[in-house]
Amino acid sequence: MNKKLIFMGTGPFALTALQGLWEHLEEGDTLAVYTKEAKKAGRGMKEKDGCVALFAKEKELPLYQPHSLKEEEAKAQFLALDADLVVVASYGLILPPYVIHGPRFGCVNIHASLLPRHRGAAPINRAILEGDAVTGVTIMQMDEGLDTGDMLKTCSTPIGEDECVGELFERLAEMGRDLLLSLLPDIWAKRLQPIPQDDSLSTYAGKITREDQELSFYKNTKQVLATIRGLSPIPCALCHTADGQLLKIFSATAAETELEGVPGQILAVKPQVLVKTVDGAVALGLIQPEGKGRMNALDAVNGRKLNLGDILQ
RNA sequence: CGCGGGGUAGAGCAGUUGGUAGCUCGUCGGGCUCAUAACCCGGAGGUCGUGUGGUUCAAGUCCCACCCCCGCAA
Repeated sequence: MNKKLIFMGTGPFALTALQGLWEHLEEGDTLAVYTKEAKKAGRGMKEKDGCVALFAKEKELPLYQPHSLKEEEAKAQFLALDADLVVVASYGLILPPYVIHGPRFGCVNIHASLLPRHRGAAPINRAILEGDAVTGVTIMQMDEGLDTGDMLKTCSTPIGEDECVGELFERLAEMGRDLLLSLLPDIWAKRLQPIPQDDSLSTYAGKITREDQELSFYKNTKQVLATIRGLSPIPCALCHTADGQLLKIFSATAAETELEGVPGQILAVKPQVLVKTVDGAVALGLIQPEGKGRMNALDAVNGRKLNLGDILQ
């Protein structure tokens, strides 16, 4: 039986899954791709294709980028594809009922958390930000709610002590891809036992806001480090130097010190740049002053971007 | 034509009203020290993003064009 697949996704997490799907496409199967429309972005505000769109174009897959799936035109287009299964991975658009219930095998979603924990847009960041020891990916049969569908299978992984979201993101993307591919035969055979989510245990992992990015040193070392790791390298933790310049912080480690100061104060610059927290200090690793490239904290000191005694906030 | 910062020794920066380049760190050599990531002395290392461009007696420093990097905002 030839199958008609549709993939819906946007961004690197989705791309990993799409690549896997494409590579394992069986003879005769078709694969169409939906991704968010190219939007004006970046310096100069030029329209730029996302990585999923680029991949689809490169492989000459049918590509659809509706502004919204709720429009009649998008609906007609979708129905005309007569899909057997829709695979969704961080698409970014709400799926109307006709999409969810239209395909013969419905829509399955790859979600980067162990549902029902961290439903929503930023599950990977939130898992680290909240100090979770374990996270994972879930393949679920979508329903009309936000990440509330029945789970088909999960796969978990421990979060490393020093792991930042960049590393975890990549790992989960691969796990999600592999889990989906391994499940595909069972999905076609309808052999899977859907497991309802326990709504009472659900948490919501909302999109990372600017406020989430603001780093406060009026927290303990563990929380400060979790914030930095949970946001690095994208979108990254932010604070401000003594002269009000934006300072991005990509990495830091816990440090022991006897020096005293107010939270955020630079206690030492040699051999490490130590910043006071509520219960200790952190040694800054890779940072980036406004308008500059990424550099080691010590380089920033040499270039006088940071000075002993300055207070970061 | 969204707003803005920047491209100067291996790294991070300074260079005022134009007169062929300095600082911190690193690096190499030497010294001090029980010792050192500390201190002292000395050295190497730069066609100042590109244009065999313009202005000038003279440009890193002014003008023009182009390339590249980055912050904001979306």
